[in-house]
Amino acid sequence: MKPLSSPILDEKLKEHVLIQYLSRFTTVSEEDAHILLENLDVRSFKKGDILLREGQISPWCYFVLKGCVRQYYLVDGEEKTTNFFTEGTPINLYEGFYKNAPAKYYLVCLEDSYLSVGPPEDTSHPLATKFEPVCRLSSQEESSKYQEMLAMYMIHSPEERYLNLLKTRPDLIERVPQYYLASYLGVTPETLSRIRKRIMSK
Amino acid sequence: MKPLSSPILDEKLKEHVLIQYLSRFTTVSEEDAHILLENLDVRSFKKGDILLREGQISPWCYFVLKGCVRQYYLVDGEEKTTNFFTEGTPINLYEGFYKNAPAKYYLVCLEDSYLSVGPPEDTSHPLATKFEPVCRLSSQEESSKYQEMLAMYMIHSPEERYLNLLKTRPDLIERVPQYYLASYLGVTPETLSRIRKRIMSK
DNA sequence: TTTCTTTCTTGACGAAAATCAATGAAATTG
DNA sequence: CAATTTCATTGATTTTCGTCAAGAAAGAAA
Repeated sequence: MKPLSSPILDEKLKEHVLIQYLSRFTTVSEEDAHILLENLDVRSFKKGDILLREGQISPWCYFVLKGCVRQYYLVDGEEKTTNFFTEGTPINLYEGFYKNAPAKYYLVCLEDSYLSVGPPEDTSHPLATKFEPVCRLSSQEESSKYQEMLAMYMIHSPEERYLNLLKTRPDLIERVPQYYLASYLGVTPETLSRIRKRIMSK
Repeated sequence: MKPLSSPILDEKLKEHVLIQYLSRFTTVSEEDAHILLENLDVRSFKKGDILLREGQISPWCYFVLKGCVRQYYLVDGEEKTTNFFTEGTPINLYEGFYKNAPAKYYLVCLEDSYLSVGPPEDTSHPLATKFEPVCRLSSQEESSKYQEMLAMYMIHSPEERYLNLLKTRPDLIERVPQYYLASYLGVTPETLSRIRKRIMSK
């Protein structure tokens, strides 16, 4: 397991991102928020830090408070980027925690990041029962989101996928190196470069 | 809304599929199973029956007891098949129920099917509280499943995706017309035909 | 700054898939 | 059953993308 850096105590940051996220599924009282933040383990990671390697069985779950985490599979020695987790996104390692199965992919910090780290299910937690439905709602939303992402990927051409990314996640195009985006869109860097050129001249 | 046919009372069928599914997430007592099946609304559908049309706001959730439901998007007048739901699979219409948003896709029965139909969240249900964690676990599994499906789709070529389908869901290749499979794999029917030919001669 | 490395762009060529068109096979219907 | 429709295959051609290779641009480090 990777060494984790020292915990962080920037309450404002946590409040803005995590509490705001939970508020989408329930009403979070001042008091609840306080208890939550007290018990939260927030840690800072450096660009390039590896959260998870292929083959590892990780007991951790993450929530991105700040920064960006890239997911990739290693096939024939080549990195295939499949996801970017940014601010306000949960990273659930279902296989590791529930099925005790080794991960098939890597998780790496693309930027210096603040992540909240913890086991997905802490029944001893003072708010565990209250937040059970919140976890369900969050999971349902995640499930629905990924179903739609899959469908959108299946339906569209690489050029359409790039235009889609421009609309839905314009920040990614700014902060992520283009050859990672290319992989994420399912094309080579050369092709993405040409797609961009094609679009510009319109 | 489509007219639903009359309810079914084949207890054995229900037990085999739904209770078995729930047992993956909790221990279901004889008594629980009985209460569940009593309250279950199972309905029969004919091949071609439409469960959901683009633009509809559906309050229903489904669980496939028997048969197959195809999901597709309509783009430029063309059907793009994005999923096949078969025995033991939940069909959650998150957008419709939680976000009150119109569906972007269609759901059609590919075969005569038995589906359990119901709202996803019936708090008055006698087992609602007990099954809250089950719903969460199920959603988490679904979420993880679709994340992996998306990654696998992104990573592999059409030929690899077909070989993958042969391994993971060989039943689909038997029961689903090839031009639907082609769409699902992201290629034209002609290309799938050639992929199969290529594979045969090895 | 200069150098070195990394990332992006461009061109030439080959491979794979889409498209168009025709034919054959299989299923459905009267 | 034949007639019709639907679906699968095959061939010829075009389009798109991948691969290889060479530079250009942009950052990072000395």
